[in-house]
Amino acid sequence: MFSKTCEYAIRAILFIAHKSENGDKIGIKDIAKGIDSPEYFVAKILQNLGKQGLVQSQKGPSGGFYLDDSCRKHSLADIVKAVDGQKIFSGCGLGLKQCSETRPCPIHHEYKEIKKRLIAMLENAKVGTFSEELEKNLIFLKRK
Amino acid sequence: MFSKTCEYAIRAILFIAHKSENGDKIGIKDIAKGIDSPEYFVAKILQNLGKQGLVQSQKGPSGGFYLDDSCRKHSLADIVKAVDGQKIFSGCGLGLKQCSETRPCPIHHEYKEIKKRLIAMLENAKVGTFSEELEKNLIFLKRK
DNA sequence: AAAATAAAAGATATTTTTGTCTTTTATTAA
DNA sequence: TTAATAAAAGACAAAAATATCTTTTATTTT
Ligand code: FES
Ligand code: FES
Repeated sequence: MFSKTCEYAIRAILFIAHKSENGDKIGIKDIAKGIDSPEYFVAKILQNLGKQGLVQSQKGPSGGFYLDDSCRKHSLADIVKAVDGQKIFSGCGLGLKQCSETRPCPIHHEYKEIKKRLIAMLENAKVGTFSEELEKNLIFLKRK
Repeated sequence: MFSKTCEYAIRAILFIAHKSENGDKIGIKDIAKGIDSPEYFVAKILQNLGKQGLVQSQKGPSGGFYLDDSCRKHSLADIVKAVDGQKIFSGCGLGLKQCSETRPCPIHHEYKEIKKRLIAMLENAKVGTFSEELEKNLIFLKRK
């Protein structure tokens, strides 16, 4: 559904949101370990998300990544759009050049409803709202 | 959602289902044109689907691709599984190594429901049931 | 001010996906 | 039975996604 890049992006942001809740900054190595992902690769991803204002960072000793309050209000949809673009929001499920109500593909009508739910889920899920569940180990960002 | 390969596969099969309803066989060039896809690439895809018994073909003059009755009963889910594997059926939406009810990722519970609907859609959609709508131009397999 | 730290930036490498071309094999029609 | 046809098979190419490494810049601590 999402690109690998996007999966890492979401998991990294949620990890940072959790770990930086108290004001701490969190380094790239910890992030990579915390979400079981290739360090240099998520570094690139976060660098890009930083430019788009979806994550904060600071260089130098005691530096690292963190989220300010406005970032915590962003939704997963914002991250997905920033990384994977509009495709899953407005694209055709069978890959036609555009999704169209008047010239629908065979799965259009059903897919439209599914897409609607998916989008609703992504827009309702705010980055800042997962910390408590992460803390209590009710949800997880990696397997091992 | 699906790989490009899978999108072409579904569109090609539905095109063949439609065009071969009357017993005709349909050549790869017509298929490629009919679904606006790269000819050699769909040829490879169909070759693979043929090995898996999801499409019939015949070599030589007046040969081409077609579907027998049992193939028309296959669902889109069968095609997706044959091409993209189990990932969208049982994988984790955030890319964790396995989806797990007891160690869920942050989107697990909502995603589970969405996935359920998606799977239901793919399993209910039988290859043979789209011909009439295609014939009447109520649904489409390409844009231009 | 100097040394240490950590992200940013940029270059490079690998793998996977997507796409193309050529040769071979099977089949049919003339 | 020969020539033409069309898919199968295999080799090759290009592009995109994923991953890694090195150098630079900013910042902090000593
Ligand atoms: S036209 Fe394919 S999903 Fe709308
Ligand atoms: S654990 Fe991620 S979708 Fe189930």
